[in-house]
Amino acid sequence: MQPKLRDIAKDLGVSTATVSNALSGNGRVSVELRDRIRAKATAMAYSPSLQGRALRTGRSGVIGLILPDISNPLFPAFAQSIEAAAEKVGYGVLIADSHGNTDGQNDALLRMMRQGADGIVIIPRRGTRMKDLGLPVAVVDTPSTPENSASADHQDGGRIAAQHLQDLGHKKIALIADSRNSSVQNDRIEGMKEAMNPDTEYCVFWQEDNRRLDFVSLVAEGYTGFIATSDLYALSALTQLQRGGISVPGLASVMGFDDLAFSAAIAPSLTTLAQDTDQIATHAIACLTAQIEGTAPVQKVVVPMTLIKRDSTKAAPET
Amino acid sequence: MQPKLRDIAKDLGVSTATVSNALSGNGRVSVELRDRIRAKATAMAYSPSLQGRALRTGRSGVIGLILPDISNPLFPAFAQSIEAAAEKVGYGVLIADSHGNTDGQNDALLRMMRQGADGIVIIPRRGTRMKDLGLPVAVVDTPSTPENSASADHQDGGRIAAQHLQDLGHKKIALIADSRNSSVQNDRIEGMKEAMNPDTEYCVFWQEDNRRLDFVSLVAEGYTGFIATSDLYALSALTQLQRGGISVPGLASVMGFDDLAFSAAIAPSLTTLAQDTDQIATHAIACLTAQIEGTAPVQKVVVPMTLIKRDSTKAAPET
DNA sequence: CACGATTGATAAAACGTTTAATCAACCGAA
DNA sequence: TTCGGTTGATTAAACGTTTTATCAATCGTG
Repeated sequence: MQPKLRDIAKDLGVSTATVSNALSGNGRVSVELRDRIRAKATAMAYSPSLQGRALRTGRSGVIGLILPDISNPLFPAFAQSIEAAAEKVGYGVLIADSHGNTDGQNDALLRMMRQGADGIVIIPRRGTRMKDLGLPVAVVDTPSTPENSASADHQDGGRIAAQHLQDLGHKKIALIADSRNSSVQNDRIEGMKEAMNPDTEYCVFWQEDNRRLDFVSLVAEGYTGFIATSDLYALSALTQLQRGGISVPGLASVMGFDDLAFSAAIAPSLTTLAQDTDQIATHAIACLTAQIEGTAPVQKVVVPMTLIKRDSTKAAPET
Repeated sequence: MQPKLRDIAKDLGVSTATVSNALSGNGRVSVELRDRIRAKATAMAYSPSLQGRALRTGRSGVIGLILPDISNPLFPAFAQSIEAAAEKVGYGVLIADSHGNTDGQNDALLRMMRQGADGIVIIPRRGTRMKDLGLPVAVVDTPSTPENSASADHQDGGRIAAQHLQDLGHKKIALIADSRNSSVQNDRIEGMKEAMNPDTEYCVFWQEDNRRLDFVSLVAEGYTGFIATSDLYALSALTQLQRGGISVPGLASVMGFDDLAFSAAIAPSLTTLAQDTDQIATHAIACLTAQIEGTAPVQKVVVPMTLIKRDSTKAAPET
C-alpha cells in the first residue's frame, strides 16, 4: 500500500496538516521539523494521491490534447513534444482525436472536461470558433488564427520556400496543396505567393477534389519547381516524377514542409521546411499553465521555420 | 457551476445516497423515484465528478498508453485505435513516451501510476520483462512475447510476404530490417525465412549499423525482390531504385509492412502487409478492463495480417 | 510586568462521490 | 396479534488531500 499523509504524520507524531504544510512549503512549520518531515517522506517514497488533491483543489494535474487527426503524420511529433513539455511541468496528457470534424471536436472537448482536465491544448479545425469553455485553452494553429497561442510562422515558411527555388533559378513553379480547409496550408501558400518575383510564373494546384495531378505533364509544360505544403504531397510528386523518368533534382526540384519521418530517408532526400515542435509545445504549455495557475499571461509566440536543404532541390536546368 | 449530486437531491427532497443509487442502479430505489431522479439528472445535465468518484472508489477512469517512440510512423495509428476503443468503454487515455529506452519506460510507468491510471497498455521495448506492478497491464507486441495480450501475427505476415513474391516468380530476394532489437521485426523476418522455397535465394540485410544499403548494386547482383519489415525502409529502397533508373515494379518488386500514411500515395503505390490496429486495440482494452473490473479474463488474441496488393510488386522480369 | 504580535503547530471542515449500516414502514404468515 | 422478512429510503462514514480558523507558547516592547 502506498503511504498516505496520515502514515507520515503518525510516524512522526504530528498532524497531517503539518505534514501537508511541510511538503508544500505553504503554512508555517519550523525549519527543523520541515526537514525531518521531508526526509521521512522521501524515505517512505511518499507520493501524494492526485485524486485526493484533485478533489480538494479542483485541479487534476492533467491537460487534454485534442488533435484533428492523430494519424496525420505530423501530429506524432507534436504529441511527443507536448507530452515532454507537459511532463516537465508536472502535468499528464490526455489525448483525444476529433476525427477531423467539428462535432468530434466538441465531443472531445466535453469528454476532456468530464475527465477533469485543467486545460486543453487544441489544434483546431479551420473555422472552428473556440467558444468560451470556462476552461483554459491554448490553441496551436497559425499566427493568422486570432485565438492562436503558439505556432510556427507558416506564411514566412512559404516565403522562404518560394525564395529558395527562385534563388536556384526556377522560373515556373507549381504550388501543391491539399485542402483549403487548413489554415496552415493557406498561410503557407499565401507566403509563397508573396515571395514570388514578378517574372516568376506559378500556379496553385489544390488537390481537395481528389483529382490526381499529373506532375510529369506539368514538367512538359515547363514547370521545373514544385513546392508542396506537406512532405506527403512532395513525396507523391517526387515518386511520380521519378517513375516518369524525370530526374529529381536534375530536371525538376521538389520541396515540402514539416520534415516528416521519411523525408531524410528517401532518395533523393527531401528539401523541406521544418517547424520546431518542441519550442511550440513548450510555449503552448506555458500559456496553459499561466492561465491555470493564474500567473501573468504569456505572450503569444510565433516560431520561425527553418529551411533544411537536402538533395531534392538544385539549380534549374538550362533551357 | 456544474450540478452536483446534492443539487439533484435537494431539488427532489431526497438524500444524495438515493440519487447515487438511482443513477447507478445499485441500491434499492423504487422504480418511480428512480425514473424521476434520472429524468432530473439529465435535465440538469448532471455529470458525476470523476475526481470525487475516483477518491471513493479508487478508480480514476483513465488508462495509460506507453509507446516506445511516439514519432515512429506506425504508432499514431495505434494511438488512434486505442483512444477510440478506450473511449467506447468510458476510459480516457493518458499518453507517455518511453523514448525508446528501458529507463524511460520505467519512468513512464511510474508516472502513470502516480497519475492514478487504472491500467496500462504498453508496447514494450524488446527484452523488457514486465515486472509485476500491482497494476493491470496489457502488452501489445508480438505473439512470441510471453506477456503479449494482443497483436498481429507478424510471423505469418512475413510468410505471406515471402509467398507473395515467390508466387510472382522472384528467385532472389533481399530482406531488409532495421534492428535486431525489435521483436516485431524479428518475427517478420523469421516468417519470411520459413516460407522460402529451397530454391529461392535470399539474404537478410540489417540496417542497424547505419550503413546505407546500395539497392541498385543488389539488383546488379541479381536480386529482383525486396521485402522490408517496414514501409519506411521499403520507401527508401523504392526511391533509391527509381533514382538509379531501375523501374519498379518493372525490374524489381518492393514491398513493406504496416501500410503507413504515405504508402498508397506514392508512385508506384506500395504493396504492403497491414495490421488491423482497431481490432488489436479493442482487444487490448478488453483485456485491461477485464483485469480492472475483475471480470472473467479475456483470451489472448492474434490477429492475422492482410496483404494489400498495390503497384510496387509484379511478376519477376524474364532473365 | 503586561499586553499585542509573532511563531509553530493542530483541529476540523471541505471537496463529491459511494456504500455499509441503519431505520421505518409495510406485508404476509403463524 | 405478533413477529420475521422485505422494501424503500436515510444517515453517516470513508476515500486523501488542502486550508481556514483556532490555540498555546514564545517573544519583543513600552
